[in-house]
Amino acid sequence: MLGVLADAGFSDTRARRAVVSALCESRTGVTPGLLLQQARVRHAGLGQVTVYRTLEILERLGLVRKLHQEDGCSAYAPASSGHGHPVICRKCRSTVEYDGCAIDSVLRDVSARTGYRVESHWLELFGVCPACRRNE
Amino acid sequence: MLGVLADAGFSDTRARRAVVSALCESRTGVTPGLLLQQARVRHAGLGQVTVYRTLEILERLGLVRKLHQEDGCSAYAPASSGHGHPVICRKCRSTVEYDGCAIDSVLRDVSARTGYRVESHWLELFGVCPACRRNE
DNA sequence: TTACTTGCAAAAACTTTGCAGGCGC
DNA sequence: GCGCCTGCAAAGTTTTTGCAAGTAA
Repeated sequence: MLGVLADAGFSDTRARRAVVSALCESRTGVTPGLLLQQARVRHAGLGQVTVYRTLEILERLGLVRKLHQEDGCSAYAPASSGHGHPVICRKCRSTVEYDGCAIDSVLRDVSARTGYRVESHWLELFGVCPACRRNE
Repeated sequence: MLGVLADAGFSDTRARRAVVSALCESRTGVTPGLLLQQARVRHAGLGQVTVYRTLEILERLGLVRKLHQEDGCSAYAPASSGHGHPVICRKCRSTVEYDGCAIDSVLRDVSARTGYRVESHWLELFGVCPACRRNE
């Protein structure tokens, strides 16, 4: 992810490395506040503002995606590919991406029923991850 | 919508009528701030806090749904039925609901590929409404 | 060196809470 | 009349902005 940043013309700084590492190590979505805490383990002097600014860059480059959850819409998770949808465990919050978007038939149905020409969509899935299922 | 409020044990007050009317008349999603402006046409003394509190009730009763858009996640739109998905015009912002959720096959695919047991989902669609298509 | 980055502090925006008075029933 | 409801004011939270100092290239 740092490589992509460099390719896009952004400097390789200690602050950004700390944010990116913390983000990638987290198996769940992280809010800017939590990300600050976790990234400070690597770079004690890190400021909240830099976290916001780094997230903004990463989002613009498509490297992270915002998660929208019951308790807020400010969490971010790494985005594996151009088009994907987060699948979130409601027990442990672990988050993975679903890429094989087999949703075309749904889009056609929406178009047919509403008259809207559908150009994009946003899908998020909630459930229970394999590990949590084993502990049920 | 006011009837449902009464049935659920809430008083029929002037403030709530103003909020509900303004919400129903709007063909797009409305934020709490905008809703205050529009509802004050009917009830000049209305306060922002009451708008928040009314929206909270309506959401709990399933009468309104939150919209998540590029520019924020605090807009609300009337919810037609138990399970539906908003379809939003990116030009005029007009918003309708798509109810015929033909998405089961997608959910099965997600389950198969990620191992997560999918229990619920959240889908939002963006495109161009019939009226805006005619003006293109 | 030069331009991009950073972190602090302050401001702004948004949402929630406490409370005395008002209103529906 | 009782208890729910309201609006103001204040507090809390989150995010953005301005700016001087620091750092990558």
